[in-house]
Amino acid sequence: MATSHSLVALFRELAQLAALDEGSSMSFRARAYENAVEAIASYPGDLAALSERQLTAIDGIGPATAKKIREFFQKGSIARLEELRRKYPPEFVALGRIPGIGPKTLLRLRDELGVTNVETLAAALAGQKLRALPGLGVKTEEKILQSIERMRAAGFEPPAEQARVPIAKAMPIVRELAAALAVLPGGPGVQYCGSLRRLDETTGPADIVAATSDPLAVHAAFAGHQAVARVLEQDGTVTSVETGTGLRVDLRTVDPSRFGAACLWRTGSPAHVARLAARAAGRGWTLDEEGLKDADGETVAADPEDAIYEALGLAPIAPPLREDRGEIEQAERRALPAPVRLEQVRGDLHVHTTLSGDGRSTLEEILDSAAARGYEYLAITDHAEDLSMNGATREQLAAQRAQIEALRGRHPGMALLHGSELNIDREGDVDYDPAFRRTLDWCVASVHSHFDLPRAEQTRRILRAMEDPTVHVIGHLSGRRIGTRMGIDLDVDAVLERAAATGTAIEINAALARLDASSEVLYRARGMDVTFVISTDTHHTREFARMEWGVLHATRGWVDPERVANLWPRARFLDWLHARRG
DNA sequence: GCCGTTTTCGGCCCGACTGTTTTCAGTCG
Repeated sequence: MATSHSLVALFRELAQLAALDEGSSMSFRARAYENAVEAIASYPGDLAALSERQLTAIDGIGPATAKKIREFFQKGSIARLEELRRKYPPEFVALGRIPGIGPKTLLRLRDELGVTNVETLAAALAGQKLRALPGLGVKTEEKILQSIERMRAAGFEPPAEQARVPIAKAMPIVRELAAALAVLPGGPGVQYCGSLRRLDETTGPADIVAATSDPLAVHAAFAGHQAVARVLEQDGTVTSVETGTGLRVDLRTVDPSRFGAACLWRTGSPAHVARLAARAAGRGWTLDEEGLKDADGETVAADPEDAIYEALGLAPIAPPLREDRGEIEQAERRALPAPVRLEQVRGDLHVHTTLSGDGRSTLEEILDSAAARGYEYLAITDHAEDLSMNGATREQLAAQRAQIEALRGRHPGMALLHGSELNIDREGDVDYDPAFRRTLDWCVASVHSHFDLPRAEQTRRILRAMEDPTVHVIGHLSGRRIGTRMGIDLDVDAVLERAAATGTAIEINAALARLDASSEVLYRARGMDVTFVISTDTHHTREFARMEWGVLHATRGWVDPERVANLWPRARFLDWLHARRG
C-alpha cells in the first residue's frame, strides 16, 4: 500500500555498490541487500509505521537493514549509501556497464592504473596498459575498446554519468510523490508531466503540476515527503527537490482553471508544443502555459487539455504520441490510431512462477492474481533449461503441466496455456526438441546472452528463431535494459518483414526497464501485417500491474489495437493460436 | 547482512564461457 519506491531504489543502489565494494555481485552482503529490496517491495503494509524491532520481524530484514530503513524515514537518505557513493562516484560505477568489465577488473583498473572515468580508461587503453596486468591480455583490451566503440556508435554513453535517468528508476518515485499530493485535503488535481507522461525511455528533471487553491499546503507536503532528501529551491509556485535517489523533481502549482494548459505545456514534447503554438499563431491566438488566448488576451481554452486540442481543430492527442512524429497531421484528419487502453487487455502471455529460478510467486498465487484482473486467458511461461540457473527441465515442465491441469477448475473463466520462455542461443536455436516443444501451448523465445555479436549475426539468429513453427512470439526483442545494457544490434526491417511472413508475434514487453521492442521499432511496423502481444514478463504477482505501461508503450509506438493479440476475445485468440499451430 | 540454532557462528545457489592460463579467475545470466 504505502510502499516507498524511493526506499526500494536506495536499497537496490546499495546492493549494486556493495557488490562492487566486495568485488562480486554474489557476495553475501550484496545478496542480503537484494533480499532486503525484495522484502521491502513485497511488504503490503506501511513500513514507515514500524519500529526497528518490528522491521526485524520481516523475513529478509535484519538489524542492520532495519536501522537503515528507520534512517531513511527520518532523513530521506542513508549514510552508508552516501559513503559508498563518495567512494565510487557515478562516472566510475558507470564503467562497470561496459561489457567485459566486472567488479574485480574495475577495482584493479582503479587501484593499479588509476582509472576513474572513461577518459582515464581510454588513456590506459591507448597506452596498452591493460595487457601488462596479470590476468588481462590483448584480447581483453580489444574487447573493451570494441564495447566502448559500439556503445558510442549507438549514442549510448554509459561511461559518463547519465544526465538523464532511466524511466524505471524515476517513474515509481514520481508517481508516489504525485499520489501523496493527490490525497491532500481539497483533493488537488495532480499530474506528472514531461518525459515520464509521454513514457519516454529516460527523463531529465521530472515535472509535477498540481491544481489547487491552497498552494502552500501542497508545496509543504511535497518538500516534507519521505522520498525527498533535499529542497533545492522554493518560491510561491515552484518547489524543486532532490530525492534520496538523486532525481530532481519540480512541483508547480496552478489555478485549477488553467490545469489543462499547464499539463499540456509541461508534458511537451517541446517540438510538439511548438507545433501547437505555431498553429495557434496561425489563428491569431497565443498558446502558453496559461492557456490558449485570442488577440485580446481572452482565454479560448485552458482546461482540460482536450479542449485546447479541440479549439485548435485537432482530435485530442494521447501524451505518449506527442513527439511531432506526424501525430498533429493525423489529429487534424481525425485519423490518429486509437490509444490502447488497459481495460481492453484480456490476457497476459509471458508470466513466470517459482519454477523459474528468479520467479517469486507460486503458480496458485499467479493464477489467482491474473483471475482477479479479470483475464480471459493466461500463459505460464517459465524459463527453459538453457538458462541453467533459472530454467526448468522438461521433467519439471511436465510436472507443471499436470499441476496446471489440476488447477483448471480453479478459475473456470480463464483459459490456461502451458508454455515456456525459450532461450534463443547464439545460433538462433531454442531449447528442447521440436517434439517436446509441440507439447507446449505457447512458446515465447527470447535472447538472454551474447549481446555483443555483430548485426548480421544477431539478425540471423532472430530470423532463425522466428522460422521455428513452435515459436509463437519473440520476447523482449532487443534484450536491452534501459540505461544499463544496450540491446542487440538488429536489422529491424528484416525482422519485421519476417514476423509478418511467419505470423510470429512481436512482444511489447511492459517492464519499464525494458519497454522492448522499442517505440521506434513499433512505429516502424505500422501498416505492416505484424501481430503484437503486450506482456508483463511477471516474476511476482505485483508485476501484473506493469500492463499499464505496456499499453502506453504500444500507444507511443502507434500500434493499432486491432493488431494486439491479447486484446482479442478469448475465442478469437484461441482460434488464432490453433490456426497458427496448423 | 540474514538466518537458524542441536544459540552466537557457519552457511548462504551455480554452470557455461572466455581468456588467460599450465590449473584458474572473472564475467555473465
